[in-house]
Amino acid sequence: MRKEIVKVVVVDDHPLVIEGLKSSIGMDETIEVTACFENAEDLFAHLKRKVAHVVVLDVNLPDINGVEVCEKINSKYPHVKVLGLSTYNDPSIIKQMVKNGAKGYLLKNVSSKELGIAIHQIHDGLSYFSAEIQKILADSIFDNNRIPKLTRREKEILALVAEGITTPQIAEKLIISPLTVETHRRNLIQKMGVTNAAQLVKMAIEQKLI
Amino acid sequence: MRKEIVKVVVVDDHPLVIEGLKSSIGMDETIEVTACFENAEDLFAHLKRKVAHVVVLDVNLPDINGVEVCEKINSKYPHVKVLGLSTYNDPSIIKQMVKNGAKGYLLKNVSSKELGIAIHQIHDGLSYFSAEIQKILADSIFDNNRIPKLTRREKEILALVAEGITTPQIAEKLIISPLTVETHRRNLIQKMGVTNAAQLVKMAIEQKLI
DNA sequence: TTTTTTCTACTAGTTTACAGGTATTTTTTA
DNA sequence: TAAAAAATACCTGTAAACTAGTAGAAAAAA
Repeated sequence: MRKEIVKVVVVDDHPLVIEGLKSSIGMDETIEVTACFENAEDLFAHLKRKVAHVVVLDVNLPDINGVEVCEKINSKYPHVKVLGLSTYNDPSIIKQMVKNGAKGYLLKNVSSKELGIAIHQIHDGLSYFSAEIQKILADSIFDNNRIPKLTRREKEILALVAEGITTPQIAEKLIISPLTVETHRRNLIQKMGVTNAAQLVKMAIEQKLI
Repeated sequence: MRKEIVKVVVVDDHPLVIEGLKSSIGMDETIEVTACFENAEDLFAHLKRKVAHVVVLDVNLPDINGVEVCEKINSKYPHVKVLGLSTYNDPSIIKQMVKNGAKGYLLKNVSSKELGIAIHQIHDGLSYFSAEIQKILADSIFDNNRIPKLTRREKEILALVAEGITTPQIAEKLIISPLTVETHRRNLIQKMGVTNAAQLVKMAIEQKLI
């Protein structure tokens, strides 16, 4: 007995990539692209009315965060599997996607063949992560332990430090004592494992904290 | 009389995008995708032997800088027009591409229709920049005047400052007087129009100086 | 070859940052 | 509600950063 045809919905803001996905997936006769959308709103309107097995979801949508879309699909339509797709290999986003119910993840440099395999696999209830993604996730385990959790206030101060505002000025702005600002500053430097404000700002930008 | 068929070569490291381009361009019967490559090397091997009118070039290639590829195409094969393509709208890269002979530039969220228009237009010896790109270039004119020119030494010191290295340490490293480092530091802060090292680092990263 | 820029170095003074503590109050979470 | 985490604040001292000048030597450009 032949497998049922897998109904795939594609969400990507790049028409070129949609075309590419349609063309690539179209090679496999057991997969059918039933709809394509350039934004999340249209996707949900579609899911309300039509059956879909797999959503191929670009994480970098312009209007809404891909992770949120993923979470919403997962809570509202738990039977619909999400296959994440993005250009860049940002470990934190990949991890967030997985946390929010993505069953698989690929980079856009994926081949047609691997794409087909991934779709079938997650449709079968398994998960699929390309070799690259697996490596990224594995590597990030080590770094992850070092990713410091900053408090709200610390993030606030960090942003102001990056603006080049001095401790007395920050204190004035937040209506707290300069001594308090210094304490936050010190904690930030310690948490981030750096030695001064310059490096702190660099790290913060690298970690996308500001 | 009908126009000749435009021979297009596509260079992109994402098979998905290549598929998308082939599929999109394929809709227009007056354009033919004669070859696709995932790296620059294969492209030049092809250009040596075959005729091509337009190269659709992804700027973010993994092996080599897109700007360099553009420059090389332009100097070796001046009759071949380059149409730049990228996901993100980085003004400096777009400008560099134009400087190095790109006849047009599009973002990857381009529609099939616009893509066709762009290819025909640059094949006819005109240039083509999507509305988005034009806006980006226009906006960057103002900023451009403010981009300070740093000397070699200043850039060197800037990088070290961003590493969190202190003035005395930098002096030791470069075997110059700490007073000299201080002077460079001062000039950097003045040139960049900032008030301290933290802001300097932030600006430097934003301006992609480090 | 002159001119300009860049790199170098100095003096002197003020401000800010950073390190190492401690400790109270408030808010969150278990 | 009790315990933990976060935000607040203070003290002391040193090191570094920033401000504001000046200026000679070397390298690059006109």
